[in-house]
Amino acid sequence: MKLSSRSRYGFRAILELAVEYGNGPLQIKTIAKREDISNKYLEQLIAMLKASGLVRSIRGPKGGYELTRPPSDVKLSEVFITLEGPVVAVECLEHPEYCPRCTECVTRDVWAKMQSAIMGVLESMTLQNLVDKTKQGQAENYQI
Amino acid sequence: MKLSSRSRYGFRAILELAVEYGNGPLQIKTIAKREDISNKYLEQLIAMLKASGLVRSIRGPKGGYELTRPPSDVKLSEVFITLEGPVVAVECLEHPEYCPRCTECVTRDVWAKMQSAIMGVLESMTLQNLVDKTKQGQAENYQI
DNA sequence: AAGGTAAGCTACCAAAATGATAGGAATTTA
DNA sequence: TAAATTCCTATCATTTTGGTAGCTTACCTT
Repeated sequence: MKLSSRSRYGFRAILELAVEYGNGPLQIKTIAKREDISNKYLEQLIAMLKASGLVRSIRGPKGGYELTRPPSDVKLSEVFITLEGPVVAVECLEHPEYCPRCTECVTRDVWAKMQSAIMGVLESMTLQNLVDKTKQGQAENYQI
Repeated sequence: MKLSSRSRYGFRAILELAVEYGNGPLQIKTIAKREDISNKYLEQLIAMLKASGLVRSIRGPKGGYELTRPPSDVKLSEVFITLEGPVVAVECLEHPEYCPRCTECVTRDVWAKMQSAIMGVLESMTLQNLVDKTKQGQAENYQI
């Protein structure tokens, strides 16, 4: 079970937007350059973030993207689900009618536990937490 | 992030072996029929379990497969990793040298937390736990 | 009004992973 | 020796992933 680069890139991109929140829109090419991601690929990832409403766009010159809500208001679970889809999707978790077998239902409990463990982590953190850590890390670098 | 049918089928298969532990080998076709999985596909999944040492085979007539260790001795994490590969594999978790960017390192913490949350669940349960639940469920059905 | 700048949309594509299917070889029991 | 069973390898269709390309639309500046 590995993380797709969609999530890895997407998280880095939205974190750039979070760090820059309040300073006006950030352009794709800026993010792409900072994070070393293909311009056009990033465009598609950000389109996902926009479609889910996490991000808003401004077209034309001086345009770009910005968060629609303050970073402290965006849980990582929202970002994750936008990019990666439902966490540990097992059909029988949502549609138990697909689960006639007894043994299967036992494994189902395992997947349910896994799911809530993951969601626990992602629900407990916001973009602001990541911004803080980022700035803290940079400050430490200054001291050295 | 969805679970592959490899894991779903594989877990159900090894759980059959766990339930039957001590009663002699169980054949592929038996498991396949019970769990309604393609014979040939299941063969490959069990091959993975065998390759990892969780399961042993007996060839020829009256042959089949059995757990190499008692179910109480098999953590679900072992089964999962065998079938699904390393949990939440992000290269930079094992090889931090791939992680030059500062923002990336912050997201890295998120993946690390996710990983240990998942492992926490899978390390805390054994096949025996699932066997117990299965039998418990069956007993309840008898009462009705 | 015009030109340039950026987002938006859609199609396309290559490579890898997934979920199988198939057939024959090797081994063991009876 | 014959039958049963695992073992091994190849093949294959479909989906996902990761990415490229090109044209369209909106908007700001001059």
